[in-house]
Amino acid sequence: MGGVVKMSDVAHEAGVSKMTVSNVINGRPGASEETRARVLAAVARLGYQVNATARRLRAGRSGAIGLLVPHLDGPYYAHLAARLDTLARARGHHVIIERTGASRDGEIAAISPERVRPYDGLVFSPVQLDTAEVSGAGIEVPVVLLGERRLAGPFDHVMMDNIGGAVLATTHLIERGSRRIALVGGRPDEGVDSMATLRTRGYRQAHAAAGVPVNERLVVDADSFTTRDGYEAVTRLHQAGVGFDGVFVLTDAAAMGVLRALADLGLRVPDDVQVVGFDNDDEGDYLVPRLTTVDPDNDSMAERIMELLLRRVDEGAPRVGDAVEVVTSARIVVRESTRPRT
Amino acid sequence: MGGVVKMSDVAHEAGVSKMTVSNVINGRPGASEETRARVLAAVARLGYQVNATARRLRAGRSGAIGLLVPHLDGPYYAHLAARLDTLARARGHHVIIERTGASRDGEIAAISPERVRPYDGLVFSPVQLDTAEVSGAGIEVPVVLLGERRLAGPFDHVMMDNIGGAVLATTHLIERGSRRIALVGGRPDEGVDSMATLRTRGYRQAHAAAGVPVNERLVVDADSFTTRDGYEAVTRLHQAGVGFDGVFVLTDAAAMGVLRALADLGLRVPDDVQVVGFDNDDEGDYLVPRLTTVDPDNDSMAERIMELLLRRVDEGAPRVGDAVEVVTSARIVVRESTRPRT
DNA sequence: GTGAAAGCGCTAACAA
DNA sequence: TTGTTAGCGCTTTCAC
Repeated sequence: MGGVVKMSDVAHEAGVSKMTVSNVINGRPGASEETRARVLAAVARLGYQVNATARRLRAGRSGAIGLLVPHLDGPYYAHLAARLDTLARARGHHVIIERTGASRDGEIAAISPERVRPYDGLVFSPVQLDTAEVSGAGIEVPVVLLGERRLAGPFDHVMMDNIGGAVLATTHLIERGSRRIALVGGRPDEGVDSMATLRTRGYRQAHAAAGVPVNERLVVDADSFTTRDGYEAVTRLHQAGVGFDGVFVLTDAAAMGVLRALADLGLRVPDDVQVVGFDNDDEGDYLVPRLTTVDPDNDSMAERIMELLLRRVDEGAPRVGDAVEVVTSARIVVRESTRPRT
Repeated sequence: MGGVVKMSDVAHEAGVSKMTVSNVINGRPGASEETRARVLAAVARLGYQVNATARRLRAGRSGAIGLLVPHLDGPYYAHLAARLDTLARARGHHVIIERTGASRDGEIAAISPERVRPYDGLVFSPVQLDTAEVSGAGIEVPVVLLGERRLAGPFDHVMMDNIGGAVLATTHLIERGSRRIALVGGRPDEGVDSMATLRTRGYRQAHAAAGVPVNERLVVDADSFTTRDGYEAVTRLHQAGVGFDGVFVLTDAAAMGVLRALADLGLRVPDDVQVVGFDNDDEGDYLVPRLTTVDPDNDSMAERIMELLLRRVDEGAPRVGDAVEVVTSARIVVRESTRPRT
């Protein structure tokens, strides 16, 4: 094994120049069918593989796509990351995951020029920053923003239908008989769109459409939407003596905590309280009871994201005023945590 | 923004040569305190950052560590990946995740020379291949094998205490009164050590030590230890009319399915059946009931893995006959799926 | 203590 | 259709 095979070895073996080998390997035109065959044969015989690092140095690109997510604990982002990486690899790139910790400082640091420089492109799922702040960061690579509807900006934007999904969930609860529906993870609408404020808006829209009033005491925050946060939110609500007969939880992870809290409080699901989550994590189908939830169709989101991003990366990223907004559509998955239609 | 700042720009700004800049930046000796300060000032002023790709080309290394895992669906490997990546970055590398799909072919493909070549080192969690097969693959980079005890081989090996953990779990069930303990995910011991056969061995050892006979009909396979597999295994056991008053499930993911199946069958946990899992996934603390499980101490495993691997990578990987074996120790986390001590 | 030369493996641009 | 030259940004070697 006398060292790694390089392009010049192949060139020598095939009796041509490096350049011709390069052309053949990259499928560029301008090589006779016969030369082409000789080169390919030499490549096979020697087991040659291009040195990606050298190619990158030459191209001035790193081949890395940065994925900036709040965390990786739950299945949501882990699954997204796996999916995006598969798609990226199919096109010669790879995904590097960066965790922002869901904090403002973490996000600001993650999009700083030093941190971003190594990447050819960025997929960013902001939870604290808005579009204006992101565009003010001076990012010089193509960016696809993820997961929320914000004011139009210079970035491509792929989002799930947060409002529509929340309307679906809330309407479902109302139709199945709930009238005092707690919103775990709800946020006041301060003009800034976020996952939480959008889903909160859907919750309100559904109430309005059904003519059911919203009791503001039922709208409770859940910090970072972890299982623990869900658990604590419901426990607090109960301790405060606020009665409810339904819960719309902003994420499935938090819904798992809600279910657990309800069990601890001796409340039966769905008999006493109906519960609907959001995300359609695989786990939901194995909870006791199985969780009714909103499926935001993450797989097609991942495809749209990579498609948009790599298009700009491959085209040398002329960031012009043609930012695209894509909204994927949500549907409800009905399981055991809500009652049969009455 | 006239292009990216490079080392020669810094050299020019500081009035020295590229070489001196390189030396200062890499903390190499042989630069006067004054020159050093001038260079650092220029670096700061210009916001210079080394071009990792060029450095890698020069060094003949990619900076990438391959992490070969069966899948990323559950929290186990996702968490491990996040942890390993954090540790790798702290030392100038990064982790690329490759999924083998837990199949023989998937693993063989993942360790083929073409696939491995881009990596400076490999962390491999094999589920089908044994050490002999891995060493026969002709891998030319340092490798740390993960998670199972196999015959001694040329690779560093970090493993959790599968047997000890299984003994802990099974003994716990016996002590709390179970006598017919189903083993979900159990595998016959065919001489090849794997996560499943080792934990199965611990299950048998604990029975022997307590003088409780094992009923072979209670040892059932669970395919790939997913939630679904756990669900189906228990359902099959029940349909076959095999009675049991305890279940040791080989993974928490599968245990979640077991709990769900038990609920569907009308069996109460822990009153009718006690359940113990393995892995200590975060989810376990929110299931209904909360899952008693074995904690294999994954965080210290991750640290040992990266430490061993990067030591060899940094030293130019002279694969000599000094392979290290590290076993981390397990402990049991007692929650609600088992009864209080009688 | 500092710098000039050479080259890592690849490909754009230009010649032949 | 094929080859030559030059250079991506960095660091090893060796000379000063």
